[in-house]
Amino acid sequence: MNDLSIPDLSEKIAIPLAVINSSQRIAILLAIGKGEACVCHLEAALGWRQAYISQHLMALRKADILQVRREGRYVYYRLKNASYLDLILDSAALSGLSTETVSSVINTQTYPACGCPHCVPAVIPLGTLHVKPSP
Amino acid sequence: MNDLSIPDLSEKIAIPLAVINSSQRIAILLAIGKGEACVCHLEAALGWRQAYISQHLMALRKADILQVRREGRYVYYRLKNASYLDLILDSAALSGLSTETVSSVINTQTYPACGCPHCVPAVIPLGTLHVKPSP
DNA sequence: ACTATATATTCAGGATTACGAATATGAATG
DNA sequence: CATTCATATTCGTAATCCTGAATATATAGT
Repeated sequence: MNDLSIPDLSEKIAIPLAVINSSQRIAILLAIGKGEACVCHLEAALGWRQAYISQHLMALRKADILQVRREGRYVYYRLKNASYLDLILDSAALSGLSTETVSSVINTQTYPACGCPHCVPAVIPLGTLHVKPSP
Repeated sequence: MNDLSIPDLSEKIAIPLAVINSSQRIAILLAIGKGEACVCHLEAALGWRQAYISQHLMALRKADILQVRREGRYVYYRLKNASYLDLILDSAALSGLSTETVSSVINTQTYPACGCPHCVPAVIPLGTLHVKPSP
């Protein structure tokens, strides 16, 4: 029985909350959801500059809550622990947002504006089909 | 169906998290727990200066997550919504603390060092009992 | 090797926040 | 009504964080 004082305990408790405490970081975690996302995907989903997103990703990686996987030139991010989404959902509930509203956004899978293999899995450019080229 | 963008949603979600995101505020909420606490109680429980505690209480009140009740010279604080404790427990779990560890601290009720009527409900000073005074 | 694309890093200014010191308010008690 | 005890507020500064600009790295294709 480790008799921690309330302030000591609270300091530990605050760590995960501190990482999440930023609407930008929450947005990134929601956009990643339970799946994977590359940076270009996040650019499309959030409408932010790439460098800006990378900075936040760096913070999340530093806090050890994201897993990174490289595949060719793409880098895919995934939550190490899906419980962070629960934390976010709890907070959403406290600000009066229904779980539905939030999870509908979590489940967004593909973005036409994102060109990564995940979003455009098997696009066959029209030109490569044997169609008569317009003159 | 209000089609909020992820960034817009996230901004709303971040509000409760922002209030909680401070080990000091977490400590105060834990010390209050599901019951009530006066400032002197929090002083005893946390070992901080009174003015410092009051500042944080002000922030929590401003964020509308605390209820205030005056009783004589004492002011008692109570959580408006106990779900904030759930949020804290979730975060505790994410940093590897058992729910038990945390809730054992939440339930702390009285502090000998705190002189408020809640902590020392019915102390009868020895001198007032009709006992022969020592010479 | 050179180029293009995807992602990462560094840095600096501005805004926000934490915390302490000092002080004010407000209720109760003599 | 003056004093005491409980709590609240104001203010200044140091520290932190957000965010943008510029730039670097790393991989793929030519």
